[in-house]
Amino acid sequence: MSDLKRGLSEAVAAAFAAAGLPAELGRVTPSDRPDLADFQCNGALPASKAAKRNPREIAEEVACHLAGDPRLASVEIAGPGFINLRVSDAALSERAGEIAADPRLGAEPVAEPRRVLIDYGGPNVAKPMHVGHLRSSIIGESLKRIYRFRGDTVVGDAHFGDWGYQMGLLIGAVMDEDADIRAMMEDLNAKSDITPQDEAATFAVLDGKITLADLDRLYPLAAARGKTEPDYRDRARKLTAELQGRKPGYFLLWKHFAKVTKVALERDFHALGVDFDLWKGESDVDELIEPMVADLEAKGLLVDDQGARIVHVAGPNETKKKKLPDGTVVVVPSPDPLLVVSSEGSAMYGTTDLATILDRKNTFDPHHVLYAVDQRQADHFEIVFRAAYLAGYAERGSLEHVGFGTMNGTDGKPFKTREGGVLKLNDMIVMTRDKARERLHEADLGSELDPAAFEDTANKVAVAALKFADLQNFRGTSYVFDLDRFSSFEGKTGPYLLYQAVRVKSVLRKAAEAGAQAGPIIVSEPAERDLVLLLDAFDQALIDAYDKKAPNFIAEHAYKLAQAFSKFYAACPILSAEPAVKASRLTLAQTTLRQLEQALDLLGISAPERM
RNA sequence: GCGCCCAUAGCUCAACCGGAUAGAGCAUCCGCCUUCUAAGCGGACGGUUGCAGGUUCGAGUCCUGCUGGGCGCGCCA
Repeated sequence: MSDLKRGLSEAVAAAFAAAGLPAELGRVTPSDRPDLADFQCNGALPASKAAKRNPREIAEEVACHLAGDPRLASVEIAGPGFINLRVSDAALSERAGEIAADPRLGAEPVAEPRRVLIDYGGPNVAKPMHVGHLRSSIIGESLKRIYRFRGDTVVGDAHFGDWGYQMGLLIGAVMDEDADIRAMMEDLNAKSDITPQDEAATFAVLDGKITLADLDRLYPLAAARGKTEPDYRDRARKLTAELQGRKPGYFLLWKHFAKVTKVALERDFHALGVDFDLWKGESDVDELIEPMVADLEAKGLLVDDQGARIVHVAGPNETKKKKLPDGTVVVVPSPDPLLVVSSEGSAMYGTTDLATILDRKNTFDPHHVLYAVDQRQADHFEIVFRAAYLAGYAERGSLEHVGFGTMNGTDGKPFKTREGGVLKLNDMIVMTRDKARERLHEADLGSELDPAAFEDTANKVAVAALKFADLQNFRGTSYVFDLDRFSSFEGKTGPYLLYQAVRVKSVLRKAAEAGAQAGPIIVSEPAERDLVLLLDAFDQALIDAYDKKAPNFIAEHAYKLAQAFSKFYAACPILSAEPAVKASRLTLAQTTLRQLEQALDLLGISAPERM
């Protein structure tokens, strides 16, 4: 079973071949001119160049070979040599029936399923998630669902940033602020063995003293001091190295940081309908780092440089000019080398990333790893990937950075609240939910629902608004985050999609109450034709989204499908139609709903029963 | 200084190996609820695709240069 586009491509390819021309010219696409055709093939234009013949003449010849195809209502040549195809109502009816009977709603699985790992590029421990984290969560989640739906085995890993310099900064800041904790740390660090009782006692104290709000308050101050005060920075680096060396007190303090952070993260992710298969972090590969460094050394990749140890990843002819602080310009390798061990002996961001690649090879052994991380880290990933390939930790080309743009405010600059701070993700979710309730009341929707169901609907509307606003944009470009616009709920929005889904559900409920039976789909009206053509286009949207790692193709399809349904809904009465037509339209409505909900699910959005 | 990305309607965004008349939503204006949920549907208005060249039968799409904007450039992650 294949979609109309693919089926027709095969027929047109055969027609090109029959005319003595390359079969690959027979590629059929949806028509740019719906007034003239359903599908088109432009192959005669490039063919004319190679064959040195008039393109219209070629198109005519190809059209002759297509003449007997029962699926085609018409084949016409237009313009310089476009082959315009119109599909017969019978063929559309048949295809609609196939989709209706298909649990996968007309979407083909991949030929060879792969093991794919999606790295969400980690929120950092000790920092609450802010709007900037929205994108990696929802893009990563959507990609995971898209890949899974096409048949791959997919694992999503949160990959927390929990093992670097920021932990050293925080340990120092907390001890500076609280002398009791400092004393406790010194006491614990002096011990050679930590008992479970020590651990429990330590956590009992820390639980009452250090909250996420404290960490959130201390971290920016510490980070700022680290930038301007070399002594402060050096101490933080030393503390980082000591933490990584498992100094007992610091290690327990770090565990506490991780714990309070995770509670908040789980709440935020849960509210967004995002879940991870693995809650791993940088710290999980800590014990792999030492043997990995030894391995890199044994492979001759590791070299000393200014007290640090690095891996050169640039090829022999890859250089760039670089201006030194003193103004002289030198030629250096490009990309920059990977810094593996700092002069303090600490593992760096790239070190843990590299070790994580090795860890995944040893455990999940993925064919493909996608990093759903901000575009700004493109250079970093290029360096890490090259190092991984050089060291043999991953198959060349198997690692891919799926970068996305930043989320800006209406002023075009990175998003900030009115007070100039970062908007916490949780606050944003709460705001959007409030807005959803307000809008539901305004439109007098959901008034018959009980409070719990109403709350559930408001939450679904809020999540749909946020996610669709993000996912309708191509991930690579930055976009403007405008809460007022997103929560207006009109036009091309998540709530519009939910509204259409709910309308279908309502009709189907009424049909069931009246005992109406669904039956074979018989396409005749223009609105029915358009709806079936869209149902048929699902597979291509899925392929585009999969190949380009771009959920916006699914978002676009879902929107067009909802729109086509809304037109069908306005033009073609269902319940009042005569029995055969009613049966057909019920199946069509049912199938549309199923595909729409499937597409929404791939975006991480779910529709309520009523609103 | 070097490198990467971006520039499309008043605003926010699309556009399938280069193809016909560059599409949506918002905003503005007009029309449609005694019929299945009007958060809807129909229509109008809105464009020299940043600028200048080039390749091509054909360029928003490819190449070169320029202008404007964003981001990155080993001991943060």
